[in-house]
Amino acid sequence: MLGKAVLSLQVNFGLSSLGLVMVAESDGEVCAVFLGDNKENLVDELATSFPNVILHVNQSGAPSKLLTRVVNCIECPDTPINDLPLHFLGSSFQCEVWQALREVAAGEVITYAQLAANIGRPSAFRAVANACGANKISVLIPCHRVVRSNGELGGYRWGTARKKKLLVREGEFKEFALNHVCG
DNA sequence: AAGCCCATCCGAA
DNA sequence: TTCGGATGGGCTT
Repeated sequence: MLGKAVLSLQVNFGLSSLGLVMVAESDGEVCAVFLGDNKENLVDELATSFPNVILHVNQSGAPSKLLTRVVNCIECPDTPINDLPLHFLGSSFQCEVWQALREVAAGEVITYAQLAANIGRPSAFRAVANACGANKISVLIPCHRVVRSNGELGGYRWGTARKKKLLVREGEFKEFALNHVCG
C-alpha cells in the first residue's frame, strides 16, 4: 500500500461531544481522524491501518492547530473545511469514492447506490460501501452522510450512535442556519 | 488464482 | 416483512 519512503505521523488527541478524537498529520496534512473512547486502542488501530509508519504521539497537551480545527468542525458542522489539506492513502477506487464523498454537503445525505452511480459504477454499490468503511479521515471525509436506499441509517465504523449524532446535528444546524438567514 | 469478507440492493413470496 | 441471490473491491492464502 505504501511506497518505500517511511511516513512519519504526528498524533494528537482531543475531546469532543462524540468522545475522543485522534488526528494524525504529516507535513501539515491530515492523514487520519479516528473516533473512540480509549487512546491506546486508537493508537493500535492507527498502527494497523498504517503499517510501516512511524508514530509520534504528542504528549505535551498542547493541541496542534489541525486538531483544534477538526474538533471545531465536529461541533460546528458549517465550519468551512475546504482549505484543510487532506492526505489520501488508499487504492485509486477508494480515493475516487472519497473524493465523491466530499461533494456531499453538511445537512444532506446520499445513498450508497447514488454514490456508486456518481462515480460511474452503478453496480458497485457494495464495493462503494466497503470503500466508505475504509475511510480513515472521518468527519472531514463525510462517510457518515451515506445511508441505505431503504431509509435505514446503514453502518458506521465508529459506531452507528456517532453517525446518528452527526447527522442529527448537521440537520439541526442547517435548520438553524435557514432560520437565521430567512427569519 | 482462488477464496473469503463486507457499512448493499432489489425482487419475489 | 423477511429472504436469497447478485455483486465488486480488497485482503489473505
